[in-house]
Amino acid sequence: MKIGELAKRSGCSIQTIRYYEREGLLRSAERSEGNFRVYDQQAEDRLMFIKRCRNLDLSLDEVKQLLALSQEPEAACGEVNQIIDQHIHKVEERILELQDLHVQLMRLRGHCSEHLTVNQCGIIKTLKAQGVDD
Amino acid sequence: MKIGELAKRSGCSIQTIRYYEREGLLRSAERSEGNFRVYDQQAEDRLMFIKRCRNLDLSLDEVKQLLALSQEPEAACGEVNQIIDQHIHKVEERILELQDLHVQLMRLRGHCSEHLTVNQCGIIKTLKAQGVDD
DNA sequence: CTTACACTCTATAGTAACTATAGAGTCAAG
DNA sequence: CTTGACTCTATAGTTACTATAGAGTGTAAG
Repeated sequence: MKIGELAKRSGCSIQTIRYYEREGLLRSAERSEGNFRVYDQQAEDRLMFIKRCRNLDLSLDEVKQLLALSQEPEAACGEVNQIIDQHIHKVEERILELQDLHVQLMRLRGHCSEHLTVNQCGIIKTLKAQGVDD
Repeated sequence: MKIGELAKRSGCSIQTIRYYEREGLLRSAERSEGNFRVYDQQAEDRLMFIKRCRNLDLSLDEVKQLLALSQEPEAACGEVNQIIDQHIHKVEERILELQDLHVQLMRLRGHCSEHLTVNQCGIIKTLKAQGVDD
């Protein structure tokens, strides 16, 4: 199949597929006589692997590592677990950060009762000065 | 004061300050005879305003809007509220996304009991194929 | 005076993971 | 033989910085 069909089947854009090739996540595709990329089932599988990883918010670098590991069937899978564990940790930390941020934003939001002028707005006041915090 | 001192006082890097100037968030600073940027208290205040906004994860574009609004003391502050509300909404959505992601990652993690080969690893298996999900 | 050193300047490139565009070539159908 | 859909490469843009090179400024000590 050509790149357009692969794009449709995978849900990745054509540019993304070419980008993955440039970045070494996908192997350089075979070319047709007219220099079009030609893909087989294996290529589609590999792309879907990448896509599932991306849906989990793994970085392309992490995906690259997972792809490399998946090519070594007899290796221990401790590294795989490590990558996932680290990623889980990052996600957890980000959630905590955002929850903290949310508290701050809600407090800030509470400083303005709306329908005021900018001059009176508690939000602007708070952003303008430290110590006018509550 | 010169840019180095402003950087220290504000906790922003020198490059970041120059970047904010280029992007129009800070006004073009006065220059000394030797062409060094010279800052006053007002500039520091404005930079701190930006910094507080960035700590709340507001985008530079949103910060720009807030700065513009803060220059119009008599305007209604509805727009200010709107910017904050939208931002709160984005944060809430992102938290939900990440929580969902976390569930998925924990489920994925549960597929491998560690100390296996890559070949047997439930994580790799799951990433390789749809429908081997639970 | 000069030399060392800390500081500043501009311009440019790099980061992550794409997305978008221009300009050219390929291919099948009418 | 031309139209239209598809593909190609190369390049620039996105966000909010960070890092670098190469040059100039300012000051203090020798």
